[in-house]
Amino acid sequence: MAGVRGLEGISIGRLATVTGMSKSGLFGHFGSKEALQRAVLDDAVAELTLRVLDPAQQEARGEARLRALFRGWLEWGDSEEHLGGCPIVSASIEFANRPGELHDFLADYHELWLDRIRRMCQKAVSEGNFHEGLDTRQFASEFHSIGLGFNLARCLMKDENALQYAYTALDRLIRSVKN
Amino acid sequence: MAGVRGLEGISIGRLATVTGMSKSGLFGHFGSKEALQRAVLDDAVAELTLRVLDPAQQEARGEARLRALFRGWLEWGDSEEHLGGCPIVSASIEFANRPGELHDFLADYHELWLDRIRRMCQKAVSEGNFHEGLDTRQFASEFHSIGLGFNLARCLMKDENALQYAYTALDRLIRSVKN
DNA sequence: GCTATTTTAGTACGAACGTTCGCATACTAA
DNA sequence: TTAGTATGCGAACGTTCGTACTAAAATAGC
Repeated sequence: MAGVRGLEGISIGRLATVTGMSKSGLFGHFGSKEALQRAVLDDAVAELTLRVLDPAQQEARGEARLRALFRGWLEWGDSEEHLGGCPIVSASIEFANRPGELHDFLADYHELWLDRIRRMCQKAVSEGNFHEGLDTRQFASEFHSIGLGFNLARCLMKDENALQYAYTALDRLIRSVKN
Repeated sequence: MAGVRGLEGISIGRLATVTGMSKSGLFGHFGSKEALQRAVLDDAVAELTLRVLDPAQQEARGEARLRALFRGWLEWGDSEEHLGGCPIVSASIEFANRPGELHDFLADYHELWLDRIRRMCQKAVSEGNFHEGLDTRQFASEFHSIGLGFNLARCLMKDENALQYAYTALDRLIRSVKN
């Protein structure tokens, strides 16, 4: 529901119908719509961790782990259960300019995400994959941007080549920071 | 209004209050909410053309024009009247997975936009700025992705360095395709 | 088997939603 | 002067929204 209409597009009434519950019965579990939206986000984050982050951590640190994270994220956002691409990205744009708990949560998570990439990149430097003195924040920003581009191209335009563009872009990025 | 709450977050009632009109009086000008949303989009596109595209066309074709387009788009989306960053990007994600006139319009416009970048890039090739045999679609995809990254970083996290990251990324992209 | 707690349903609320209708006013063209 | 066309208003429509309150049913622990 959130994937198609956004977090704000979730309707408690329709959600109750779909789940076969009463509106109040379902509502009682959350107490407010914002709490429900937050629960949806929490679930998305948990799934992202389980399906993307944890598997990537299994890979050898450095470049390999970065590539695994990249591939995992792209495939996760492109999977069939996610009609709207990465749900966290969608929500981030939806709440980018609205004050409140959800905005703060998303902003914090984004910072965390970028920092995770940055630290992986830093490891790639210390492993000798990437050259010394590399601006890791810059790398993280570009790394993430490629994913955002894929996300939009895939969802909005159903671009078949989007995945290819993304991988090529990553290759170019990595090649430019290699030793 | 659309910048903060999204196109779907536009409320005819509140819009009427803000403009000092009656709800029905304002509604009469559009006939439906979808038509109003479409009018907002048309206005955004017209403004983008006037403030970003046309000025860029004044620059010498090739690399200079691409840089001007890039700078223009970033500054336009980052300007004070756009609380939500580039309104077309926000709307694109909002309607990425919903069928309807708005989705089709946005998908078409995005294709048009990418194609415009691609053709500018092609000119940069024929001008001798960029090397022969360059994959111009790939270039357009990466060019656009950098802008998307900036858009999110700036809106969601108020990242002061986002502009710097974007320009650095563009420099690196252009350097990698130069003759 | 009884009690305490959680979970669900029923009902209702006030507000806001997009939309319709009829009527008034103002400008335009003949 | 008149007919026609925009334009705007006020009131109301039916619907859906999130939320509150109360009571019944299910569950868990003893």
